[in-house]
Amino acid sequence: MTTIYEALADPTRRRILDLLRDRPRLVGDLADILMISQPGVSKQLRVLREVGLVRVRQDAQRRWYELRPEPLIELDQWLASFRDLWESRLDRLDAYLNELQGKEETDDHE
Amino acid sequence: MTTIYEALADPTRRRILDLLRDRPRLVGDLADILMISQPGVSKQLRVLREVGLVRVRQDAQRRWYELRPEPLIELDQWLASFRDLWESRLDRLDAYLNELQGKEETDDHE
DNA sequence: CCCTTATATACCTTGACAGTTATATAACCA
DNA sequence: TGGTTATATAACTGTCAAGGTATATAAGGG
Repeated sequence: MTTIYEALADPTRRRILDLLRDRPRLVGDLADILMISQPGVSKQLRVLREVGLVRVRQDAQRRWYELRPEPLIELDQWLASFRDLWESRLDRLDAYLNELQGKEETDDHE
Repeated sequence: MTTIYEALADPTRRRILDLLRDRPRLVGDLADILMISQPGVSKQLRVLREVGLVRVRQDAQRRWYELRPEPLIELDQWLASFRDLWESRLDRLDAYLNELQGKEETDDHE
């Protein structure tokens, strides 16, 4: 079973979602844009379909894939349980940004 | 390089974040709760540290791991670019929930 | 100074998965 | 109906990562 979190982990799938945010697309068009094979795209679309993030509308031989944002609500709710924390730190945002700048040396934070 | 999306893809890491949301924890305590080996936990904490989602406070031999929610802001911003879409469909939320209920047969949505 | 506690690192095994090529499916078209 | 278009599926390959065990590191405690 695939969760929405795993679905969003892959950068190609995120790019697909970004593309579908504007308008529905055909499989072949996505393959052209993403520069990967058509079966490669079909496979990622399958994952996105399984978690409900896209739906297909058939049109002759063509399949228009379109976004279904509803499953993102679950992610949004999970995020909400942390939102208080970072919002309560908004006054320290400057410190955070300064820290980011001074952290080119190492991967670790703090 | 690891992104925050990949960091959140693993259920163990999400459980760790959920646990750290309440209060800082020791590595060993996390291992007990998660029922995986101590090195297993250390490894996941390393990933979380690399993306900046946790930080460590040393206390003698102990390491208190605590949450750093700031990197979640990036995810929140990405989500925001879709939020309009699902909010504009809130009037169709009933239909969505009904659909969810009637969809135990298949993984595909629509 | 050992011994214990707490954690990190090295190394290994196993499973999953992204992308590929080849092929099946299916619908349109001339 | 035979070819072409559009997509899906199968099978394969290489990579990566999660978790395990064994071991190193490091700090206290007696």
